[in-house]
Amino acid sequence: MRKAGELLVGNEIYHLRAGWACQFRDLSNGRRAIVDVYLPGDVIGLDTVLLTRPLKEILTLTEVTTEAVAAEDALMNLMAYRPTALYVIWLLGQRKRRADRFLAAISCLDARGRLAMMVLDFYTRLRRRKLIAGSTYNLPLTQVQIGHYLGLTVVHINRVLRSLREARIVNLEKHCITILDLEGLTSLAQNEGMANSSGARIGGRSAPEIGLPTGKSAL
Amino acid sequence: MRKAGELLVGNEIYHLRAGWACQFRDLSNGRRAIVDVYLPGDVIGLDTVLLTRPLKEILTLTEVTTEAVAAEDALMNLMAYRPTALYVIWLLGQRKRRADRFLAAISCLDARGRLAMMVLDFYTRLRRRKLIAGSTYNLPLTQVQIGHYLGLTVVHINRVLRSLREARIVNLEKHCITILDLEGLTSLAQNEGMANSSGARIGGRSAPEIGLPTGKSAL
DNA sequence: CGATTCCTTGAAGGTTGTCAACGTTGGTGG
DNA sequence: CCACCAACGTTGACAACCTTCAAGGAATCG
Repeated sequence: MRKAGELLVGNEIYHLRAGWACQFRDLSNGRRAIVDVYLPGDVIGLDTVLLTRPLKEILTLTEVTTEAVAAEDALMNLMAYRPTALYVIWLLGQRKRRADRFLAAISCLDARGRLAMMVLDFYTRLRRRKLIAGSTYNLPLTQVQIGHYLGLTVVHINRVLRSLREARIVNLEKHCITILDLEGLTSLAQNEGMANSSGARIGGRSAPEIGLPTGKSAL
Repeated sequence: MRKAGELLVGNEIYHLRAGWACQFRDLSNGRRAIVDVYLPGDVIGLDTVLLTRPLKEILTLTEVTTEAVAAEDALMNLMAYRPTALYVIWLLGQRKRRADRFLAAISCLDARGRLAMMVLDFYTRLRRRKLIAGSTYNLPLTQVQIGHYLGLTVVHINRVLRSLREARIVNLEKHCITILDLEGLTSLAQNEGMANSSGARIGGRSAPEIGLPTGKSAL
């Protein structure tokens, strides 16, 4: 249980039970890039699990409850339970594919497209986990943080948000975002290949044996 | 052994013995993004290893010799040999960290910075594998492909290359690139955290038991 | 040697960044 | 309770960066 705006550190894997967090990288010129946003149910720290370097550069975006899995234990269990190892491999592959998709969007889309992509991505992820029902959800990122995430400045984020509001596509106020025109949003995001993370080859349960998330949580 | 410009397909993991390849994503608006460039010694197809969907969207950039590892076999071996599973997890984590670093650069740097980053990245990777000695290496990407990789247009790539040549920083001609001012290049690339992929927690050999690369190849 | 792809350059315009200023909100302490 | 402060949001003017469009030259391949 951490407050918003805290740094998560430690040599562990975290299962994010509630709240949002993000992973960032700071460049030596002072700029920051948010490279990942973690939603409730996500697993944090997988990509550094085999490094001695402790987890860092993880920032909570809201109040957060995490369940820490000591990396040592996780490793022990990885050694002991093959399905878990496969599950971790699958998760990491999924993470990499998500990163590729995001990079392609950043590379190819203008500001409106990137914003549309982001809004849709959070929307589908939250919906898949049944954390929202309607077309409105809580978006805790500040506009500065959205800028860091999409590689744009606050000022421009603000302008594009206004233009999307005026076009009756999305409306964001008080960290609460409403999708007014899902079709328009989708066409802005050029949203191909969004549904490509399914098709697991390992049949049956993908439930892990260690403290990693269970059931729907890491879909 | 494939020619340049071919698509690699199949349900396998490939070990790239010689030559360059890349992974791309096409958006529905017709734009293409190259999301990864594979150098000799790299492993291709890891992130889709647990999907039924066959490998695709891998393009050879040069003539290439690959050693295919049937994914089924690879999986069998993953089940049997724990160190291999750990090695795959480490590789995937490394891949993800590389992707994050690249994304941060694309998000934060202008055209000169991105180009500098790319040139340096290939340089250090090739050097680490002792595939080059001096400050010159063969860069098989066309300028169009560099544009797809860095999220810029050919025209602009061309102009920035010229400006870097005029500034005596790098020189590219006939797919052969020479670093004239390593220090200047590094400062352009804002190259923090480049050396963060070391520090493996699993001691001893990281050599795999299956057809995956051995020794220095996947450093 | 024709044809295709790649490279190169100019001019013009659009998207995004920078700078600056002000309004709003929420929290903290007098 | 109010005053203050800090962080966040909003807007305008202008400049920089990058794209688009267009065209011609160079390289490469059958």
